[in-house]
Amino acid sequence: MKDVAAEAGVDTSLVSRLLNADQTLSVRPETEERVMAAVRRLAYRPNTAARTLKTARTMALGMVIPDLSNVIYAEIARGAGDRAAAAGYVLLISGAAAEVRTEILEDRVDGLLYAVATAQSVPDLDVPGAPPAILINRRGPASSPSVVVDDRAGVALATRYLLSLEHRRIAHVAGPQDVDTARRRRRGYVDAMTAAGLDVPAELTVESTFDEEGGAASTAALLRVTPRPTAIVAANSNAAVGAMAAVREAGLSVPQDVSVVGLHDIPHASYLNPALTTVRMPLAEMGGRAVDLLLGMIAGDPGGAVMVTTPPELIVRASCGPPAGR
Amino acid sequence: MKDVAAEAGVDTSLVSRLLNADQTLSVRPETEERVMAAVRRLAYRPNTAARTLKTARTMALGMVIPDLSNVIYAEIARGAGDRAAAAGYVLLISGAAAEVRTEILEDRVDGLLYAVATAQSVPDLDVPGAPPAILINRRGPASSPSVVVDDRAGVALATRYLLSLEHRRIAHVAGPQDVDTARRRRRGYVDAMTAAGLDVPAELTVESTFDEEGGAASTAALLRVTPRPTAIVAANSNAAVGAMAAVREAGLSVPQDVSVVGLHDIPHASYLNPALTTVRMPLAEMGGRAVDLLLGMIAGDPGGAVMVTTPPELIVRASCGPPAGR
DNA sequence: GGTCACCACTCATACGATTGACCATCGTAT
DNA sequence: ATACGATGGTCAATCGTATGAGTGGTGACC
Repeated sequence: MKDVAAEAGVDTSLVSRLLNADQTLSVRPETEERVMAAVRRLAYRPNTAARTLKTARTMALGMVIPDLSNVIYAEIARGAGDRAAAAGYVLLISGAAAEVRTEILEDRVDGLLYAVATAQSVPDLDVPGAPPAILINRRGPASSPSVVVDDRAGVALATRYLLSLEHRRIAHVAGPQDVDTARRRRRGYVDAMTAAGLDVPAELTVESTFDEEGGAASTAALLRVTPRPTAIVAANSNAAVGAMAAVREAGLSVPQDVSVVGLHDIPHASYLNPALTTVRMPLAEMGGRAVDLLLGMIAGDPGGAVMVTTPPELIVRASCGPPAGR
Repeated sequence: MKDVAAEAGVDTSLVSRLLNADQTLSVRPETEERVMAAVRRLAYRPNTAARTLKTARTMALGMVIPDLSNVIYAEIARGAGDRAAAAGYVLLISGAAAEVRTEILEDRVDGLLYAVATAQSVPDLDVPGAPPAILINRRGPASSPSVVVDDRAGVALATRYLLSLEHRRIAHVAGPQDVDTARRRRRGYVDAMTAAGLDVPAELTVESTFDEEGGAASTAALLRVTPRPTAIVAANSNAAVGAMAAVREAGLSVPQDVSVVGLHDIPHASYLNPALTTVRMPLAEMGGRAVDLLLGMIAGDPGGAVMVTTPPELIVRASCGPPAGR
């Protein structure tokens, strides 16, 4: 900036105010043009570290995604990244959860988004020296700030679809019940079942992890129940993929013997065999809302627990059909 | 730091040297202990921006992944992140390729890793003011620094496997041929075919994109060729997923009518129907080597084109079998 | 003709660390 | 008694930007 100022024959403070569009500044057009010309000629770009040091703001947000191989975070991150960019922030993603790295992230960003779905320990939000942080796709203890989608409605929609196909023995491959997201999904299943006047036998709900392996194992167990369930609503689509594999493994077929529906419309879904019927959740919007909330907190708002209520959407493909007897 | 120094009754410079383990410093054990106690009591953590401003080093590396939903980048990023952490660096991932965001990233990191697989324009490495940058999983023009795996050997391995099953009419769903990675994969296919004494009819190679949709479309075209190919080696596993879908779409089955093998062992592979036979490439190692190369360049090395030659590994599952007539 | 309000800028300090240069004290060898 | 090299620190400048507080000049107004 010193070079630019010298080149334009002005003080650095003028350059600074000009570049930051200081409202209280009045400057002659010709001077402004001279400065801008110097900026261009020298290809000047402000030094982020110096600016951050002075203003105590990094203009960056951090997003912690322990499991980068879970594709739903790609969509959440897309929504978050776009919204952040619109507000003049960069979104920096960290693939690792290790606390040490989070600490290193903390003073490079003005706020943190934790995208942690599994049952790992909830990060400590509201640490004294640390920037504001919120949970995404998950709720924490008490009133810690968070943004989620309406998982309950999503799973209820999936379940109602199976009910509309005249299934009655519908099982649920539930997620880990120490995670609030998984509990809300289970509640959606129970809601839809009881609303249809059915009771919900305990043996038709199995707790599982959120991955293919868990979905497969739980489904294998469910298939040994008699009478056998005719349909399965899985807590997420990875588990649904595992569920379909387990059905085949048992010598049965989807959807003739067992229908399967998954939550989250992953890119692979339509290429599976059979193509997986899913419920699409507003994930990108959740990412965007999370950024909104976080920016608010950076500005001093208290920050609460937000739920994105954009209605889930059923994507009908080939993995569901009427139950065998019909 | 000023507070710590005051608390311990020493100068800030002593605190700084102590925390940075300055070798030229000699200090009384009791003084050191007093300083460290103050550091702990005040929960002091150095200010990254100030340190960066002074030292002109951020101790962070950036990785640009335009397509976060492609799971192979998760493994590459894992390898890169671990290696970076071991060297005391943080790995910051950016999901967007937009040049503007890259520029914003540039002065927050000491070096950049570009993980761009598709045919989009090659980023300008070696920009004057910018930190060193390298391509990952792709080569650029001339001798721009890059790290790749031995794609040629990987596809050759896949092709040889099909040959060993006595396939002769083996088709190749190739990636976009303006991307060097896709060209090297095609060469691996040609290598294996000619080494087996077969010629490589032009109509059995179709150029495609790296995604399911492209794989499906190309495969549909291949299945109309007469005589029909009995096996397909796909340029990557997403395309292979599309290929399997297209085979079913044509009323044929995998592997009875057509065998399919994919490159990269994606997590879903073993849960597909049929489970997809793949070739596992050393992706995490590639990420690690990329960080090594980049750190070298940051230290002043010239940086060349590296190929990770760790042998690819064939993961046999259920998507390949002997050709129909056998 | 003096005061006042702009206008168009400049001055100087601070942000929080790092680091080369310097300094006081002390034991020891000559 | 003096010089000398360690030992155990301190001083002060600097990194690049932001910003509150000036400052000289000009025109308007009474």
